[in-house]
Amino acid sequence: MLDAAVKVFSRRGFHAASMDEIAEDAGISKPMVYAYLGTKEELFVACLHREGTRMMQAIAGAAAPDLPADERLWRGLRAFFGFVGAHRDGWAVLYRQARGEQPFAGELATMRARLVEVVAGMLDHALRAEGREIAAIDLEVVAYALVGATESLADWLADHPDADPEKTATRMMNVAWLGAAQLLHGVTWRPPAD
Amino acid sequence: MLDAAVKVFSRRGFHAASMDEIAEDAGISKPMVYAYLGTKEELFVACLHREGTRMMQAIAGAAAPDLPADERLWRGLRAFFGFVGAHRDGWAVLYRQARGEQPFAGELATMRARLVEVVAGMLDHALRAEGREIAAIDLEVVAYALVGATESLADWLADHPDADPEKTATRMMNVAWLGAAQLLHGVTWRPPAD
Amino acid sequence: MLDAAVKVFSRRGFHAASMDEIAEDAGISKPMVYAYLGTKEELFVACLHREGTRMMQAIAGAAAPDLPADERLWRGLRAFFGFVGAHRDGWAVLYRQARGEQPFAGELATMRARLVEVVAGMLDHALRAEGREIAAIDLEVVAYALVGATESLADWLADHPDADPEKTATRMMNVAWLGAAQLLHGVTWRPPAD
Amino acid sequence: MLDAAVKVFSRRGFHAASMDEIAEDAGISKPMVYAYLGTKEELFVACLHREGTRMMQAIAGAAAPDLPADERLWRGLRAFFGFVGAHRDGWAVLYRQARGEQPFAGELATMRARLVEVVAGMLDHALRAEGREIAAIDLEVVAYALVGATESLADWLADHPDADPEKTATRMMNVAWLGAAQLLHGVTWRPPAD
DNA sequence: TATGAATGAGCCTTCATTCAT
DNA sequence: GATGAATGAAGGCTCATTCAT
Repeated sequence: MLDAAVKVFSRRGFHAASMDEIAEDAGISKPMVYAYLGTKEELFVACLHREGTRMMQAIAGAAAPDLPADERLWRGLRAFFGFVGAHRDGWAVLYRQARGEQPFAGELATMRARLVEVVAGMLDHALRAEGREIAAIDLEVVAYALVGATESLADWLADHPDADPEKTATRMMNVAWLGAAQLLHGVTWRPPAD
Repeated sequence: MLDAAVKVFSRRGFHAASMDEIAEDAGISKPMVYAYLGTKEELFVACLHREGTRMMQAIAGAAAPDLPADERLWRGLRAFFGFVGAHRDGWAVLYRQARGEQPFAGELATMRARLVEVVAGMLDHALRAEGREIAAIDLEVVAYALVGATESLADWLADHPDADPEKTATRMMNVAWLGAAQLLHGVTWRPPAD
Repeated sequence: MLDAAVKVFSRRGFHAASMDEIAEDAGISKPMVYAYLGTKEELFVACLHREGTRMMQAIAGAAAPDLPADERLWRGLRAFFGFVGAHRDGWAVLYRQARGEQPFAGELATMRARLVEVVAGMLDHALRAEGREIAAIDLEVVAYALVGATESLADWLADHPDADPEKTATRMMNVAWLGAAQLLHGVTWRPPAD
Repeated sequence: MLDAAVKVFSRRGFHAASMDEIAEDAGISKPMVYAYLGTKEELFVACLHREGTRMMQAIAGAAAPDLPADERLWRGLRAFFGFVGAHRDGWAVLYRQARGEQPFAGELATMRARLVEVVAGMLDHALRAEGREIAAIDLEVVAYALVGATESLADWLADHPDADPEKTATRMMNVAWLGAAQLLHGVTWRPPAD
């Protein structure tokens, strides 16, 4: 039943989507939508939740925690872009909506935070394996940047129906891993003395 | 006068913002808003345009084309995060809005395309200086990822009022440049044979 | 439910009538008006249509085609003025509105054209019975004039609540039939040689 | 200066005409329009007044009171249709507007009443010359019908840019005079006994 | 005097949301 | 339990009308 909601939200955007259309598309009457899923906002959150959970599961299922870091990252990225590629007009557009509407900023921030945490955890794990360590905040920000870059490529993928998810994952891996690998080996960049 | 519009659009989002509130916030009456800036959509586009132009100028003014690539990138990033830091609830949120609302996707895509082009140009320039070359589409995607990571950190900066723009720029530079530098020297990552 | 709309349109005129007033007058809420009858323009057209149809039916029902021409004309006129007398603030004022507002000129022209056609047909029929014939355009214009005179008396009737519809019909018959009868017998008027 | 107002009212209709457009078309600023001619309604009345007066003068100038009745009627009609033909989009449309908008019904009724009075006077004069007489109210209604027929043909003329005013006047004269002449000679029509 | 600039008021229209059946 | 019917509330936009210059 959420399927109808996801479809309509994707096609129209949050505000332009009307409860009428969602109900009709779901084949039930509007009061039922309210009875089962509450307010329009709650409905959207529910959609977001389900899609987010599915995505996280896809990633988690692919990137087993006992693999080496680069392998985990690669599998995770591949799963992620695969998921987005398969739900182009589903998740990606829904996600884009959520970024803009304040009521959902929190929900989205939570989802992203989970991703960031995972990525940061990977980096941290790899660092410690090399006997190195960097400040938690730096770790978080770098992870945040990587997640941001990934989302950005997901947008790009959603906008290019003919693009290949796997190849996109490879490109992202190039950007992410080469930089991360440097960081892992202690190479850092410092601002010039001005 | 656009200031009021930017403020309200930032606080409420495009749809939730009412022309009434914008007018009141600007200290003028609604018909004046229409007289000066036209439709709500046109008003939003005007905001987007002004903020975008200002940002591009800030970046272009800082990153002179005759500097070495890393220097340009660093200065550009510093200017960018400085700008976002100074217009937290202005630009960043405006930008977030524009990503979500279909009517403005085009306007925004144009702005981002300019940024991507600049970054891609920088990378290409540096590559050629090393006698190397990569496919245009790869260049574009990598640039796209870097821009995405940067936007993502900008979001993070906008959400953390106490964070330091310059430090954020440094972090971004670490991620971007270390990875880019590797690419520039011919190091690439390849997916395992599965 | 159209009744309320007809009443308000009559009292205020098309533009001055507000959907609020129509809804209140109908004892329902505004969204219902939109749900049932659509746009203000569509609502007006619906009023026009219903009143027009009723009137045409009243006339057609009274003036059977197999009667002699003068009998048909008389019965038609009597039915017409009877109808207008019974719907004074309904049809007559509605009709006056429609004449003025461009969007409805077409709708009205169609109705009037049907009337003109009927009248012209009657005249033509009577002429042929006398073995005579006149140019189609002359027939049309004469019919047009008769219809105009009739509408004009309808206005007069609508403005004089105490006047008797039947008597008004008799007067119109005097003007119309005496002139028409002359024409039917070949008497025509020619402009002086100047 | 009224010219601009007449032009705009004709082209757009009363409500659709904006004071802005009128002012601009007149080449002066809006406050001047208000200073010279007051409210939009007053302005429209002024237009109506001027056009009406001009028309009455055209008719009065042509139909000298000392002519025989048929001659007067003919000349009056010719002058009238000539005037309408020369001011097609001016007077006719203005007139049509006035019929629909209640605030002007009074003004228009006055103008029409003057015409009716003139026509009724002519008929009465001719009747008395024949030593006959009919009730004032009957006279008025017949005159009203003739005026109505005439207005109706004026509308027709305004809608047919290629039609010839003089010919239209002749047609009207046929309808009006043949019927009127009968009345003048005591021929009347009576409703059948049912 | 003439005007640019400003506004109060209101209208059409649309939805998210809920009773009464 | 399910729905058709109904609505409160609000929003974008326009325009006749008037100050302050």
